[in-house]
Amino acid sequence: MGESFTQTLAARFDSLPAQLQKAARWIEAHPHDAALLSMREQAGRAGVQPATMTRLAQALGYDGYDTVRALHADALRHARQPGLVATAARRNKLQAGTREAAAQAMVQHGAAQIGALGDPATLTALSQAASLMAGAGRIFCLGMRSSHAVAWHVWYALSLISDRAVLLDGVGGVGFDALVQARPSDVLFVCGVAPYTRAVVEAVMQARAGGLRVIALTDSPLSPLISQGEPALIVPTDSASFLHSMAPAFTLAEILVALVARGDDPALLARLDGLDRQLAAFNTYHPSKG
Amino acid sequence: MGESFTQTLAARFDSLPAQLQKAARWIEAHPHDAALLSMREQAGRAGVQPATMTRLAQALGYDGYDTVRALHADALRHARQPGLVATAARRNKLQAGTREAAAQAMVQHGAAQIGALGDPATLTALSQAASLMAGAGRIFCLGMRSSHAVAWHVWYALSLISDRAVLLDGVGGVGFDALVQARPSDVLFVCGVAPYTRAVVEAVMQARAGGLRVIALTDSPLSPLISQGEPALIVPTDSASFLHSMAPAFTLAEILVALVARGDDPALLARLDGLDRQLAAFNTYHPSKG
DNA sequence: ATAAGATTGCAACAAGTGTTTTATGTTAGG
DNA sequence: CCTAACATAAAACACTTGTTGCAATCTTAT
Repeated sequence: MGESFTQTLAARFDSLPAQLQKAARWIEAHPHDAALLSMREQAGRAGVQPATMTRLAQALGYDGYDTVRALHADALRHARQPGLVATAARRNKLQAGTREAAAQAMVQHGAAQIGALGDPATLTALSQAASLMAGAGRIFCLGMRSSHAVAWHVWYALSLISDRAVLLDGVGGVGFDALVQARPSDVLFVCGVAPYTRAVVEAVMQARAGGLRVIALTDSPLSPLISQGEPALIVPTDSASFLHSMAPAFTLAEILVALVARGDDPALLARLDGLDRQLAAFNTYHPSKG
Repeated sequence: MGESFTQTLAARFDSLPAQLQKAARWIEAHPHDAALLSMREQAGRAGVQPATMTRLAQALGYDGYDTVRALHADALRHARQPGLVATAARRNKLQAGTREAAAQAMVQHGAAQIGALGDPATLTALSQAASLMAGAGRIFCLGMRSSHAVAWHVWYALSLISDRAVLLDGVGGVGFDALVQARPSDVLFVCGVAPYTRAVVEAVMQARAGGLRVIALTDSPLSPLISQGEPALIVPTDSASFLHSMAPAFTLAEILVALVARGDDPALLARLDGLDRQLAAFNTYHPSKG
């Protein structure tokens, strides 16, 4: 992208005839509409003949008006995460194509993804999920393949603060048999992204049939893991790499557990303290402890 | 706004035929494109007949596809420049102390933590670690307790793109015996944060003694897991909750793997493709695949 | 196994698109 | 005042768009 539309326009604006200037002014004032509306519609709103838009595009050196619109569409697409990311990119400029540059791009993308989790819908779902977990009997944790790390981590964190967490991994070929003993007061935390593992989807259906509440952490509002009326945590999984990213899911899961823990009683800290002692007694930790 | 497109869709999604679901999934995954591209173009990208898009719109009760696109266009217009974090906090003013507010604070904190990973030192370490991994024979992955999810995920992702990954979990009480068979061309990826698990520290020492290169992902430059002259990935673990956060570590680990994969040969995509086929053959995935 | 129904792919359609051509008006210099 | 030279408007053009009707195909229940 050698030059932005605005720059190109500014360079030649003064030498344009009156009608073209009128059209150009409107485009500058309504860049969103320039991307989203048809040329004729734009011409109408700008108070200009349709042909004028085409002529403007050509006068600026573009093939036609479609090019102009594509420019504005790209801007709409990419002008996403302004703060954080844009400034970081400006700060340390790396040669494109190097591994450092790629790494930096991924870091920025990741930060933007996490930041986007702050939208109201996600926060509400988090809150609901947390209260559901807090009031639950047992909490079953399920996730396979790329989602396994997330499910495992949730189980582990929960097991630090309570004894109600049950991990549903398939170790030993036992499948998810523990689910059959679940009671309606229990909840199932399930994490899964497309392509959805069949066994997980079936386990969710089984849990639902058994009357369990289900908290789904997944990648789309249309995920088969989501149960109507239950909290659904939706995270992005897109990545610069071809491996989709589970980092947003992991982060959200961690926040969820933190929320659950927050609501818990003061006996919790004592419990964690006791755990530390116990582990120290078993010589689990290396002495150079922070 | 009576109902958002997503809500309308979610309500009837299950009762839609396969092709309409496929189209709907694509739209949900690419809301920007849904606003900016022509229907035929969208159909092509979604792998669906043009008519299907129209039918979907009508099945959801809209007049036609233009209505659907207008909905997404509006969303694109209004969800404009949120300064991501700062303005998001301003926009939805939450009462301090509520669960939503706490969640939002954690999200913002998390985004900042991830963004901070873009500093030059970390990027350099990432690059070194990636080239080390790329040139390695086998890659042992080690991490226990809260670091286990990270180690597991790295192992899993690596095992998707090569057959050189070995997970060192202690399942079955076998300890880390696999390490004794390691050769100097192998590398050890280890993740661990304070308080450092004794067994992990000892395994690192053993690996170092055996001539292995060691990539450490840890929480401090003073961590006992770091070997002199080896790449060290330092991540923050502080959290609003008392449970320390592993999300930055997880994110960085994922980027590391992506970098390793990036450098790999073109045979990689073929390999992943083959994997997909294999899993499909074994009926691993739920049919509603993206 | 078969029929009724739903779903899908294909091709044709009218409407709308961006562009180009043609006609009309406007302005400046001889 | 005329007439080039230019700017604007209008109309015609080729093309793409979103939609719909119909036949082929796949489900599903009898």
